[in-house]
Parts: sequence; C-alpha cells; structure tokens
Amino acid sequence: MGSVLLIEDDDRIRLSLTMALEDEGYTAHAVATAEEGLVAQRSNPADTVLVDLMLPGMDGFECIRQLRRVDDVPIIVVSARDDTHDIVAGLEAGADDYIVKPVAVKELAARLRALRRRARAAAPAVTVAAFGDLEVLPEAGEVRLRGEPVAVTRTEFRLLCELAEHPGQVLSRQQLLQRVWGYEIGDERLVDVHVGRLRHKIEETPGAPRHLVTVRGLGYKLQR
Amino acid sequence: MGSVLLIEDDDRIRLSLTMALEDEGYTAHAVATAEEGLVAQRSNPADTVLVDLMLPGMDGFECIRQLRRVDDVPIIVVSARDDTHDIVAGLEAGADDYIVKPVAVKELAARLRALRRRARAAAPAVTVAAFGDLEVLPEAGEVRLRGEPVAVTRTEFRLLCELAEHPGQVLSRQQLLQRVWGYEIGDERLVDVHVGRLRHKIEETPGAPRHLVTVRGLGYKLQR
DNA sequence: CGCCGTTTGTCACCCGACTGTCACACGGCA
DNA sequence: TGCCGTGTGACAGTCGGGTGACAAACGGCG
Repeated sequence: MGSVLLIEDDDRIRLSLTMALEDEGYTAHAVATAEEGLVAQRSNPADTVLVDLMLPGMDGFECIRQLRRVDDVPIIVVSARDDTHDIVAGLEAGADDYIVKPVAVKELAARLRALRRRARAAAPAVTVAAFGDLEVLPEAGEVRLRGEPVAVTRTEFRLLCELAEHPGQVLSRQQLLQRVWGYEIGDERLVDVHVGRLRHKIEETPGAPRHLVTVRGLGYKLQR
Repeated sequence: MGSVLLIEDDDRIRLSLTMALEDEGYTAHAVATAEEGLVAQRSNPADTVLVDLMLPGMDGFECIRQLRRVDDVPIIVVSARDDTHDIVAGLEAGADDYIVKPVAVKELAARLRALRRRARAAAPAVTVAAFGDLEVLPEAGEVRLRGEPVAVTRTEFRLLCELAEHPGQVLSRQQLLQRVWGYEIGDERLVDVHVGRLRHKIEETPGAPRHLVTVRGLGYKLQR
C-alpha cells in the first residue's frame, strides 16, 4: 500500500486519523509539530503528507514550503471548515489538495487515492540527468542550477541535452553540429559561440568552467 | 464536460449511441469488446462506462468485475428488455445502474447526469490538480483561482485539463492540437490563441504568466 | 424558425528573443 | 615569436510567439 505522514497537533484528531488511515491500509506515521514532520520526511519519506495548518511553533504554511524543498511529495492541507483564505494560502505554499475538518474518512481516502493516481501519472517527469548542482530535465524543457530554474534558449537546451546524454564523454564540434543542428557540414565555430553562451548561464565561476569543459583540440564534454 | 466509454459489439447501436452521447456534450469513446474496453479505461479513463452485457469473448459481467479492479468509475449496464436476471447479475457484479434496449437517448442522458451527481456526492469534488492558487476540477468542470470559480469556455477547459494532466511537462503545440482538438494536422497557431485567452482568465499578472508557461520553441506547460 | 450573444478559428501585425557570422583578443605550445 | 585553437562582444536578419480584429459557427431562447 502506501505510507502517510500526518502532522497534526491535536492529540485526539491525530490518533483517530492515524487509526482511520491504518484501517484504510496505509502505513501511518504521526507527529505533532512541523519540525518533527520535516525531520521524519527527510529521514524516512512517506509518499503522501497531511499537514494541519494551525500548528504550534512553525506553522503549516512554512512547513509546506520546507517540505517542498525536500522533495515533491504530494501534500494535503487539513484546515478548519470553510477557512477559504487559509486553504488558498496553503495551495499557494505548494500543497496539492485540501480537506476540511471534521475529516470524513471516506473523503480522505478518496483524495489520497486521487492524489496517488496523479502522482504516479506525473512521475515520468523526473530529472534525466544531474551533474552536481546542475540538472537537466528534458521532459519539462528545463535546466536547474542549485535547484533554481535557468532560462536557456532552445539551441542551448538541445546542445546541453546532447552533452548530457553522454556524460563525461568528449563530443567533437562536428558531432555536435550534426546532432544538434542537423548540419552535415558547417562552421564549427558556431558550436563555440553557443557553448560560450551556455556557460554564462550555467557556470558560476567565469573562466573556470566546472561542468561544460573544453578539451583542447577535441571538443567539449559535460562532467560532474 | 464528461467522457463516456461505450462497450458494445453491435455496430449500429454503437455508432448511434456514440453520436447521441456527443450530441449531449460528452466525449465518447466506443469499443466493440470487453478487452478493448479494459485497455481503454486503463490508459485513458473515462468518467462513466456503458457496458453491453452480451459481448463476444469476455462477457459483460466479467468486464464489470475487471473494471472495478481498475478504479471506481460509475458503470451503467446496457441490456435487452426484460432480461431481469441479467440486470440483477450485472448490478451484483458491480454496476451502478442499468438501461434497457432500445435505449432512449433522453433516458440515458438523465441516468448519466444522475450517476455523475451521485458519484460527485460520494467523493466530493476531488481536486484533480492544484497549481499553487489555481485549481482544476475536471469532475466538476470547474476552474478556480484563489478559491474563486473562473468562467472558461469548453475548449479552454479541455486545453487546461490536458496540460494539468502532465504537470510541469512541456506539451508541444502538435500534441495539444491532437489531444484537445483531435486534429492530426492543423495550424499550430490555434493553440497560441487559446493559450492567450486562457491566460487572460487564469493569470493575474499580465506579461508574466506564473502557471501557464511558454517554453520557447517547444510548447507550453502548466506548473505550480 | 429567426434572433442575438458567445465561442471559435483565421489572419496579419508587431516586438522582442534568438541565431549565425565575423572580427578581434587571448593564451598555450612548439 | 608565431601559430593555432578558443573565448567573446557586437550586429543584423530571422523567427517565434502575443495579440487584436474579424467573420463564421454555435447555442439558447422566444
């Protein structure tokens, strides 16, 4: 089945929800504070998290934001009835769904199922290549540096993907020209220019590229 | 809107029912055998299924049981008049309602509506996708921004759903054209126009879309 | 059936982003 | 020192995408 992490300070609700979840066949782990929740998720990630918004110490919103930094586990917000404002704030903070108290177990089960179905559908959108702090996500058409999205043009993206597909391997200008541009012949300097542009965006230390390295006389390679 | 999967081996009935359903505003997908139906529901789940009981190969009862294993989509049995025994067996196998041949379109529409209403009541408005403050509720045919319903047209809604089903993933104009409009070929700019219209309704900051993002040269994606 | 408001698809225009080319600078290597 | 390979800034042409306008199609409704 699946595992659920419940972050809820009210003892009675926590206990009853834990039992309800276990009845539904989930492995439930319950904690009373956001801090404990974050620790728990880091050490032993559940595949869905339920967060109450009203928590002592770090509140639910902050908790959601922190959880989002850890991974993109599906998060369901638990909130007092009709507190629309909080619910919206919760979704803005990064939650995926919400449920209002008092929690109907049937409804919770339905939402968990739906969320899980969705998570599975979304799963293929994973990082296909990671180079230290540099990530290339072909599906999402995205490049990230230290987790932050970097704006990269189409050609740059293709070039990067091509290099990323052969990590650590030197690709000649000729090969790149052919695979990225489809040119059988052409000015190899074109590659240099685009490599330079790409470097400006993905390398942090100018003059000393860490990932996109020149191999003099041979070509370029992407390394960790 | 809603989608219906029709499993019916008689060509004439299948065709006329498909047309009738589309006239009623449903997206109808029709297959002739239980096996095809199961595959279709697994790969691209409709939100209601119509099953004829007399099918070649795997019969309708077995089909219903198998469908039940996939998800809890509402199922309507289609059966010959006064074949009471079969109808009861169908309901026992897990169907939710029945209708007898010859099928009166009005009656079918009424039952579909009722079933859908009931299904929604049982699993109240399951949010299928949340993107920060943007919620897409396919079941309810609704889009919400900061909790407030937003009026979108049918095409816009389909487009949004298609994007929402692949969160964070870039979909090319070609893919969207195909999945939303069913065009194999066509003017890709059509997609741009509708994306623009949709943006006016769901993006709060003109010029800087937060959710419906353009990935230059690749397509569009929906993100948190 | 005819009317009117809404939705849809097409088109043309515009702007900013991207691309490829070039010339020049730089730096290692013989 | 001279040469070759590479980095890089500037520039003009092109391309991709946003958008407003318009007409046809659609959909309720009296």
